[in-house]
Amino acid sequence: MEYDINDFKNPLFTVDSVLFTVKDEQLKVLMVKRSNEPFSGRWGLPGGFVDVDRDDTTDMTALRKLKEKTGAKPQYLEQLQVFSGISRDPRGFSVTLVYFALIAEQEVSSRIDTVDEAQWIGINQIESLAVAFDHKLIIKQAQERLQQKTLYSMIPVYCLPEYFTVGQLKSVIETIIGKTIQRKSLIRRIEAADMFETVDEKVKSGGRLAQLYKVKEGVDIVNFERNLSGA
Amino acid sequence: MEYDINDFKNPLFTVDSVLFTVKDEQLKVLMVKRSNEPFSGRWGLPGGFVDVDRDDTTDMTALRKLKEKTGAKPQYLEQLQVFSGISRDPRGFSVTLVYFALIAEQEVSSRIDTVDEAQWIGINQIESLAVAFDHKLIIKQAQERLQQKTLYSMIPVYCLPEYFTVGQLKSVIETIIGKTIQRKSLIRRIEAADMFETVDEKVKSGGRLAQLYKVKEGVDIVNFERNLSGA
DNA sequence: AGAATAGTGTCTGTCAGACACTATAGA
DNA sequence: TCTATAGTGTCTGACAGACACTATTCT
Repeated sequence: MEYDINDFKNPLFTVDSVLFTVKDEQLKVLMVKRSNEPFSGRWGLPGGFVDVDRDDTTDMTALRKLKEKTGAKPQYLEQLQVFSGISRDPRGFSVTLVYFALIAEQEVSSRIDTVDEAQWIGINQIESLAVAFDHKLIIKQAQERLQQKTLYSMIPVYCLPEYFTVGQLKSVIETIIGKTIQRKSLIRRIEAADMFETVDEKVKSGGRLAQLYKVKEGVDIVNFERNLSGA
Repeated sequence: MEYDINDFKNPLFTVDSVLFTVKDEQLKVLMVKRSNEPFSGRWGLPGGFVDVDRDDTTDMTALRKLKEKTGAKPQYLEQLQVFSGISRDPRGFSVTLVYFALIAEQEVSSRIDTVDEAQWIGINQIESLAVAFDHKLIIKQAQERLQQKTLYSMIPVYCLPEYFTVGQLKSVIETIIGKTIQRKSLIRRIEAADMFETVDEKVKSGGRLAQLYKVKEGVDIVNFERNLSGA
């Protein structure tokens, strides 16, 4: 801010997103097959340049790019981190602002299935995939953040459709953190959070009907003061 | 990443830092008097453009700019968030990556006292100061993050010199979060964290000599699974 | 009836809050 | 001795973990 704008080469600035969902008991990330250089043919995170004529903020850039690939708006979006460096992009010093987003698989599945440019990739398959830039590292960081937040907030509801059961939420949480949790602990938190309301009923595979919940109108995500299952 | 680099106007990209310290029982932020447009004459956060010939990453940009103003390297540095928008800078769409940093007041006081371009400003005086850009909002966000992290980590030690007492740490924590904590709780955490080692002794105003502690070599900041004093 | 899932009751363990009590230094 | 700060002992309370037990629904 202290110098004339033209004194420096402005670094390459892009916005990328790590969009997660849970599908078939697996944590998945939306990846896009690159058709341009650099790294043409490899898989990368959905993203691109800010279009200053259309985007008011970088949030809008992230949402616009995700909409192009999935046709939907993620239920949750927050900044993960900036990744920068002289050597992460062959074109020169580059800066990428990475967002971390969640969506219910149902919101996008039809679209994804018909486009083979964009795919849900299981988090465990990323390791052995041909991935562009430092996106492997970025995905790992995003996964860690998701796991941490899952321990002290109700964030995983944003991987579920509008109406959901305790059983579904429990399953999504367990998939994300990779361990089982106590149903009882989850119910206690659902009540304490005061961010859900009950609706009707719904049948699950064999067994008693499960109560349906939905997120209350206009509530914010609640953070608890204690983590789940440090054990 | 999908288009030619020249298809878009690259937004203005800058790196700023919110450097905190605790001095005289008050949380303070390093502010710089701007001598260039825009907002010449107002106070702003220390920062500037990336110099791609000297900075390998944006972390180095932040450190370089802080060194220019304080002569020292902060003990703690992490990314806070990116702030972007079409209207936050009169020159056009701008993106600022903001870092959040901590330093012991003793490390820089001599330098700051002699430069009147850079000053420690008490967090409560910010509100009534003529501040550039959206830096007031940014500082508020940084303060909230610092307060949150103080509840579940030992981050405030980075506002203290190499050797410190439990009493000093307690005082810094209380200044940051704006409430008192139990000395006993703090001692329990110091022991549980296993990131400090004891040294000699040292006298404090009236009273028994206090044990001196220092951060162990090469340890990382510990995160606890419970917050302090939600009450 | 038996299997499967939903939901409750309740005991235990961990750790922060509270606070009284002891220890030690200076005036 | 009086005061101020350092440090300990220990009880309480909040909340997660564990797990048995009850409630439904389907086959």
